[in-house]
Amino acid sequence: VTVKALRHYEEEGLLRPVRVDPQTGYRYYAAEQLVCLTQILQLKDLGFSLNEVRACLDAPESLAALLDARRTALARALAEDVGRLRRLDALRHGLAAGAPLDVVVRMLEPTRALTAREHVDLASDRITSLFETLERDAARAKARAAASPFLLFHDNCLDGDHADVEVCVPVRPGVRLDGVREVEGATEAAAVTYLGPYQQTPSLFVKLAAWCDADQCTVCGPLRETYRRFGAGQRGYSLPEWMLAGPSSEYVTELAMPVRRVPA
Amino acid sequence: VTVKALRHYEEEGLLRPVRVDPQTGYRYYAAEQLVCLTQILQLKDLGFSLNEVRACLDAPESLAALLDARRTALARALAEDVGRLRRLDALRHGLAAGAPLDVVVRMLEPTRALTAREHVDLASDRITSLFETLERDAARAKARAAASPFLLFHDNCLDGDHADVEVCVPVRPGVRLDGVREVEGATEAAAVTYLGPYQQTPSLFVKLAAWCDADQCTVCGPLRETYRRFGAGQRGYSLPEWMLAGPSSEYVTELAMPVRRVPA
DNA sequence: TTGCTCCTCACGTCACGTGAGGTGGC
DNA sequence: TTGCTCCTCACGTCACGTGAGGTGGC
Repeated sequence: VTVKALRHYEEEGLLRPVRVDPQTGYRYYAAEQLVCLTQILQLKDLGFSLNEVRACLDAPESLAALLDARRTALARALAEDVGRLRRLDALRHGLAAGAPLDVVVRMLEPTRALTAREHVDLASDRITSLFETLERDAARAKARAAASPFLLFHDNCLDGDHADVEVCVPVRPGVRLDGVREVEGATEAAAVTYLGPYQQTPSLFVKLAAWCDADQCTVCGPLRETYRRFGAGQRGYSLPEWMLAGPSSEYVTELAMPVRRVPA
Repeated sequence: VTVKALRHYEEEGLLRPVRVDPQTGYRYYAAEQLVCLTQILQLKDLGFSLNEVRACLDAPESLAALLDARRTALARALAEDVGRLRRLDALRHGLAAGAPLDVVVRMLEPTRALTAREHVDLASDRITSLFETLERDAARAKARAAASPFLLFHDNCLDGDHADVEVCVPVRPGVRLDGVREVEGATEAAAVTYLGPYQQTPSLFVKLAAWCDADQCTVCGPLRETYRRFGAGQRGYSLPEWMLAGPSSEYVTELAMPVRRVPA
């Protein structure tokens, strides 16, 4: 422990010197205080803040509860770090395989959404009209959450002219409405964000698939296409301005593919 | 992302708005900047600081090295957290078993020390004279490190009147000298610090052993008795004042027992 | 007009680290 | 006397959060 740390503990009222020379201001500590100091250092090492350390020492009867709380927090932090490490490895492997930086590994939050699943003709405007309908329904029920709408490709295939898709419009948590479900998230997903019209989706899908291949990843969920900025009819509903784009050259779209690292 | 975060990224030169209205000061961002923002957020989530994020974006060619460095750091942090969690559990179990707070779970650093191992009569002053000899030897070689001397009980038994002990005087790292060795540390050790003469050691040893029993721990190394404040002859050597105590009632001693949690 | 978002300071957070400038004991 | 440790301010760290007080667009 440094002098500065001891001074700090004194300021925080954790460890007062037994004597402070009024002449020189020198702090003197008693041998017994080593016991207290050791406790402070131990609790600090377990991840407690100095305030929490004070709580532990002041109220030993609630120590058990504080330890349990700390344990929970530590376990969660640890789990998050494990996820971080995996995402880092995924990125690193993709990089080694020559993937461009614009493929990003991130988490997908689980989202409550009003959805409609259908086998659609990709050449038609069926998807658009489904979105218009759901937006209107969500607006009527005052359930719309301020998050981007998205599309799930349940067969993870964009080669044909038809696909099994699910149109999703986020709603506020707790909303109960017919057609609302909890769309699963993913701890890791390979993602690309692109600018411009939707024609790029199929080629980017191929790029993502190649990335996963090179990276020893397996796809473990439906491809998710999130519309960050897009064009909307806004008949019977209205969206915040940050979601909207004028010409399709200004659309911003994210393709995300949930993956799992294959254990090597 | 909050506005404040965007402002912060601008100050840090990570993400400049395409246009700032000179009248109102309003910041305007282009749709393409979402790509850059996503990268920033991803790297930040992987644990990079904003400075490191800038380095990653400015010099993509060194990204691989930066990722590797991050991976190493993350893995180490993770391992430390695992240790923390185990120590926390050990403390929690000890507490549930009614152990007093003064039994503390901590790490023992591995230490380079000048040592002498011998089967001694505990009633004699053989241990004291061994310490005097080693202190003198260490001082003569100008090798003494500023750390407390300690004693290892290799048979982990204090019942009899004899014991297999190793007297240890810390030396500076890198010192090569006959009798110097690297004394192993421990990731977890149950420890008590006590005040006063050495007669208390046996009863505290029993207490520690009971603690370990209650806590489903097995002893996995020699008991270590560290002399934090003690009396010394200082003939042929001298010690810093913080190590020294006058009467034996002011001695400060720590007993530490390396333990391993038995997997439940 | 009301409510909302944006703006610019400027200070707070957390556990100390790091000088700046000065002093007492060996 | 030199070198060392202690002292007291006071500011820095890191990534923003949080008001305080004010303004422009709907």
